[in-house]
Amino acid sequence: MTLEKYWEPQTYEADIYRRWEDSGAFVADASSDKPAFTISMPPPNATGTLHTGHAVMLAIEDLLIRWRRMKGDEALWVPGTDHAAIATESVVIRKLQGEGIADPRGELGRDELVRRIAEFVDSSQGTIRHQIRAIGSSCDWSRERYTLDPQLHRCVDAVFARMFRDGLIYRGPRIVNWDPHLQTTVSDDEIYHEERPGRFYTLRYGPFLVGTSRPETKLGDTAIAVHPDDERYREHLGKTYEIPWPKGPTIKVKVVGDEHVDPEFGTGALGVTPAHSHADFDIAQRHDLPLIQIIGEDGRMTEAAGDYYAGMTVQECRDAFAAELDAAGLLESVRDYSQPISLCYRSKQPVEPLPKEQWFISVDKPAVPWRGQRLSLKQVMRTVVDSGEIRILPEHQERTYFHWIDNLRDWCISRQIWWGHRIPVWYRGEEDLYVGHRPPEGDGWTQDTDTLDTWFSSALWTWSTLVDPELAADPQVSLPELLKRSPDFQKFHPTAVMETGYDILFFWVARMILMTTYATGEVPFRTVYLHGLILDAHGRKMSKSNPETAVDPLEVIEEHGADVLRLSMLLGNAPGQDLKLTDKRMVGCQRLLTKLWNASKLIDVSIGRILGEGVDRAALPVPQAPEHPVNGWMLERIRELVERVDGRFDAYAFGDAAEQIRTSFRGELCDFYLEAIKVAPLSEMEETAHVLAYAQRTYLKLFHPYLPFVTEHLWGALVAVEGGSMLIGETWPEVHVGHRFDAASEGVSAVVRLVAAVRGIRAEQNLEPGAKVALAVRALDHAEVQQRCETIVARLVRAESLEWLDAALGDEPGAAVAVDPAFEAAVRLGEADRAAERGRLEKQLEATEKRLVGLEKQLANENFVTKANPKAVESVRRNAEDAKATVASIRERLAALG
RNA sequence: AGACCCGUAGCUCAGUUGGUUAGAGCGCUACGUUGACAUCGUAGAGGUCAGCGGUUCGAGUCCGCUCGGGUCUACCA
Repeated sequence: MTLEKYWEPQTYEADIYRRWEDSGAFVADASSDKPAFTISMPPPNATGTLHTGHAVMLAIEDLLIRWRRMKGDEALWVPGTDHAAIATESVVIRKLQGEGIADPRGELGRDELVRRIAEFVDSSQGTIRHQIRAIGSSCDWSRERYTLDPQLHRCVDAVFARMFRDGLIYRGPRIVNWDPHLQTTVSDDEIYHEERPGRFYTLRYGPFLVGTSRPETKLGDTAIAVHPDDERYREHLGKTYEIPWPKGPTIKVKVVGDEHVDPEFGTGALGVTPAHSHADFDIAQRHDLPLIQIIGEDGRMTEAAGDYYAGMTVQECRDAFAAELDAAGLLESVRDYSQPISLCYRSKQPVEPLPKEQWFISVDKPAVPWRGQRLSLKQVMRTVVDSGEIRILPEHQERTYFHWIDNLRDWCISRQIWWGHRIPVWYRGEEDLYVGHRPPEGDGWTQDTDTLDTWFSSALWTWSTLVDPELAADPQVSLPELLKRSPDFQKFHPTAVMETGYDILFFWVARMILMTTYATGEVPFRTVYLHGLILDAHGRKMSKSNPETAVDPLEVIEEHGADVLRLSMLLGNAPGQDLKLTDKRMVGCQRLLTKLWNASKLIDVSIGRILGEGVDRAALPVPQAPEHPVNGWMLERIRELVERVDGRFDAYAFGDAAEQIRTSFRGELCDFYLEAIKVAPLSEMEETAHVLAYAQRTYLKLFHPYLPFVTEHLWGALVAVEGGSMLIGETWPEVHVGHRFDAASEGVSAVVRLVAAVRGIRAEQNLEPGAKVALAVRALDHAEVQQRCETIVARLVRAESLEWLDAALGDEPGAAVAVDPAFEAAVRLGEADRAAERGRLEKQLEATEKRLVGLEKQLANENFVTKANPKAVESVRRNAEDAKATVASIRERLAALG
């Protein structure tokens, strides 16, 4: 196979991917004896398209999987997609509205709407699958899963039922985050906070002054809370007051003492609105206070707020009530205030805390058997990370994780939407309730209308994807039995690494730990690797709202190929480190790829020149004891590189590993070795061909996890021409312990330094670069090696002659000298060169002096000095000084030349 | 309000448990390039490691404070 002049990703990538897939390299074998290495792909939205976040995730996971596969593990990467409940349902509803169905829920009904959404998912799921392939993901498509697959549904219901029986799932009235816009509850993690300009009102509230940013909620107060030790209010504690609000209800409030009240804030007295504040609800629970709902699910005031205010929006009511308080002389003061408000991350609309009957998972109930103890879900989550059973990278995220657990409240899992896993609970009348996977026998049962939070099913992802689909379809098989009899689960769980963005540590990673430890008694994964965000050139998170700097991974693949995209996201990648993805960065990676291409070509030609055409490169032996020191040096460099790369991989330092490979490839292989072998005797030695072939194979393997396509192509074209084996199935380079040639290597390292030193002299002395120099070297150490490299040195420094000296250098006028522990080197400036050098220096002297005169003239101009920007003046002054110094040093050099 | 991260060359970032002269890529300057290079190579300039204080024989690295940038969490009404 001949190699094209350039790598054309568009021509080859799709074909290479197909050959990988056809070869069966992606498919893992559950019956294998090899150690398992599993990654569950965080499932992208089934209806979505690939963005940079996915791209970096796929690049890292594919890197890990390819590396472990080559290392000899039974590597399984399970791909899949997520039904993304709220997102998908709202997309389809908007779409239907665009098609003229004003109220899709009302007009189509539940069954039909769900059918339409499923249809939409079916039709768009292919897009993301195709895009996952385009980036080169070597995942096991035979095991692809979807969060609504029947066997996953089975697992969801089974876990729900068991948690219900264990009392970990309960139904009850709680303050939920209600999104009046989407008409559903959202979890604590689906809201974000924003500071918005608001007002802080201080009200006359019976005998108290009470501060609030939401006066309208005071219509539903049932208590006043103060700190129990607050002397100012001691006499009121325990008393009940009636407060008649203007044009509103008369409320009864009890004065309670509560530790959570900050006496320093506002007036130290807090009006308690249990129905519309999480904090106040908690206070109400502690003091057994009643609850009055004055804000409805439509975001408007209810009858309980009084006839006058009922029907107003919250904002209208706030203004109206404040006006009435003012008129009644009850408004003590109003000031501007930056108010933190909660917004739904889907709809971007404010959420309203409301009391509602919901399903919850208790995180504090000690009902989970774990390693011989009974722990709460919270405790298990803490224990597994504390004990090191699960390791989080970067490490500092562990602290964030613990902090989150400490503040975790019961998880509201019911959603008032239709797309998703429906709550597996049936009701009959007031009394009867049934929980299970299938509808109960008998008539009159109706199923709960809510669905489960998407994260509930996602939380089971690492193991529900590994249960056997056929077994799961058999209702006689219990969940423990199902796990026990599923070969994939037995072989591949717990998974090795969970790789995802740190932004979903809580949404998802923590919930997987919570659910999986409970349901399977195992941790879901050993290591959590959290990658950073991909930022644009300005350091902003990439999003569709900044299209001018956002990078579309598909466009990059189209233009540069998947390899360049992957490498630019992996070079410099460290756990949790955000990464700026710019064009410059990608151009740099493109160049490295081109270099790899060209070096591979040169290696191939060079082997051919030594051994003749038609030699099987894959069959060439790895040299054990090379005769020439430069060959030994190269083998030792490779040995050290493989060792370093393994170390970096083990530490999840992928960016660092790439840097090591790149530096060695360019600096050691390309810039020195490939130049050195152009001259005899190296260029004619058979062992050189063997070293070249070994280097070729090794660098291609090392680069493979980063640049899978181009390395696979080069492998097929240049290495495995005969056998046809693919690089993806090759074994990872070994550290050849025998490749230590200390004396030879140190000698060659001295030669490398010698070359650099002489080049330095040439540059320093401003020698005519085309000119050949006369070089004299006295070797102080490794003399034999240095002398054997004579032709290489001569070529690399452009020496016309190289004289080896035995004694110290004489006092040679006009010679420039470099000193090193291993050598002394002198560049003799021949008579002709000295003349040319003098002419050149005189020319330079003239130009510099002319420039200096101009600068000094400018500085002598008083107008310039006093009126111009001081920075400009300073810069001219500095330039003048520089020029003066340059003139002086040129004169010195001319004197030295004699 | 709390927590966490970051501050190192013009730009993007490395810098492993404290240890000689703080590195890379890009950019810049100069020069070269007939025998792999839509180029590539060689050399060079450029840093008070944000600031202050402390621990130490020794601090970019450990500790404290300050300043600046960012992120997350939160029940300050």
